[in-house]
Amino acid sequence: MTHPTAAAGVFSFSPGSAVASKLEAFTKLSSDDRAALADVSKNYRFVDARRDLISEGDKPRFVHLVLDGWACRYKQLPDGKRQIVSLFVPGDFCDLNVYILKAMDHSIGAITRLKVAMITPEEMDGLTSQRPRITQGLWWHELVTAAIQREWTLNIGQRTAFERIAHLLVELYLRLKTVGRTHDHGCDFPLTQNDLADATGLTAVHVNRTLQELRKEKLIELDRKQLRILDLDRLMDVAMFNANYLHLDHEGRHLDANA
Amino acid sequence: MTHPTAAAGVFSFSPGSAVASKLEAFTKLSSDDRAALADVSKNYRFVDARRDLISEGDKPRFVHLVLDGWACRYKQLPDGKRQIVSLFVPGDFCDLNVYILKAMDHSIGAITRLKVAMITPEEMDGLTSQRPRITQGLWWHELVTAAIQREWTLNIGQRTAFERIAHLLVELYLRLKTVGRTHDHGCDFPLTQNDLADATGLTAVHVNRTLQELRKEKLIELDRKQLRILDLDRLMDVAMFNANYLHLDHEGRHLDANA
DNA sequence: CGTCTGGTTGATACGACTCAAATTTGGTGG
DNA sequence: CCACCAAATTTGAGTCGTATCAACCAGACG
Repeated sequence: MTHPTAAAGVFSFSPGSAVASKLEAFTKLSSDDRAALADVSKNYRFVDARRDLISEGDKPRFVHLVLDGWACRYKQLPDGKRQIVSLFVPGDFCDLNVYILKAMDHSIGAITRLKVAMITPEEMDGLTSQRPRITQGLWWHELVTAAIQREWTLNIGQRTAFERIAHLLVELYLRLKTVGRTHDHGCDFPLTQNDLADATGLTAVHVNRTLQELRKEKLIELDRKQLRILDLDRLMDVAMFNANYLHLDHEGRHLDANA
Repeated sequence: MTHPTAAAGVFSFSPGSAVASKLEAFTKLSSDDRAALADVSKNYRFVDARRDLISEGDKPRFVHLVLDGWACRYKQLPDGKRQIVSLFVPGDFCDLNVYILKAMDHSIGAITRLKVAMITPEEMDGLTSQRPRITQGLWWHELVTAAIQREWTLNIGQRTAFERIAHLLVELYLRLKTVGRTHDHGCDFPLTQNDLADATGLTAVHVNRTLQELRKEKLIELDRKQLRILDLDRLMDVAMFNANYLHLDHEGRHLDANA
């Protein structure tokens, strides 16, 4: 069994490896597939931390693919309240097909300095018309993205602050793991407590206290933007975390990469 | 008009009209397009109120299209808490392309008696390969569905109980309006206060009191499953409702239906 | 060094929850 | 058509989780 992708333990990542790793959680890719993904990632730009990649009201023109760094989708209310509705980590596409809409109904902001590919509709068409496995992979990506959004609705609607934050930490840890962005039991975690508050529907003060509880329970360490999961099983347990919504079980592995 | 005993089972609309109305909020359809939608709706079944259409863990085999009645997507937590993560009204597709996944990560339940089309992957392929305008429309549907899910995240995360319920009522009223399911300023509203609670992340008791406030404010009437919006402008205002996320502004109307 | 952002702490307030019971509604069968 | 039962709505009283407000502190940085 050969594993041609950059794997855990490798320190440097070639551009595009995150997407490929991610899609390979669902389906096998051929080297041509991977080359096509790399090709489409060639046109990228950097966005400074805390700047918008695209803002509510803008006309969407590209599909964005996060190559490195973290970003978030957020919506703002007239009374000033802000909700982070999703988070993007390397390998995540922002909005397949958005460019058919007239205007963005939300903004996408960089959490860290961001390296992001700008893919034109034409490039996307090329990808989907010539690479069926990638097309399937993109559909899977869409479905998982939707499932994550639903899980967030559940998270905010039904879980306590403690469970909620625990759940978010597990989700992000697992997502980063599938793109090879974890080391040992830890990962970068660039969200401020304020971001965490906006993502979970809590206040920063309460997030602070809840994180202290998580630390006191010896479930996590979180310091200087570094997260370490001390007891994943127990953390998943208290979060009532059920990984089925991430659909990481290689649904499409029966597809032959060389067909 | 039809008499008020509009009990479950009285369907006064021809099959397929809801979807067509809905997609035409985005793009013009030709009569062939409409015929194709009607064709694909021919294979339907009924589901009793309060029964699952499909349950978490099931292998998805069809795309479901709601022809009449209301349904909901919900997720349940091990501790018994339930979150309704989305609602389906006539004209809504449940899950384009789900069948590429191994197992459902949530359940879909009927709120009322439901008339629902079961569309096979092959039929979907036929639709998308031969009817580009429908394909575009389905993409738009996907994007709007995702936008609604994000708005729910915002709703539950940041709005007060009063704003939250007001927002949900406006959303449903507008969605029903685009498929011709409103009359005057009212519509069927089959959700119980318990459903409303599960959809908004509140308790039934609190929903009850909040509805009373909305009534006292002369914003709505809600009785015997009939909703009447007394002052839509003010209701949208208190809900901080911004309709942009529904993308009802005919983005694709430039597409010629007879091209 | 001062400034700034992010994190921490304490005191207090309130929105929403809980529990429990009463009431109304809707459906069903005698 | 009424009697009955279950489901849904309503009410009241008490509690709790999370918000709010206001300092204060630590590290990063120019």
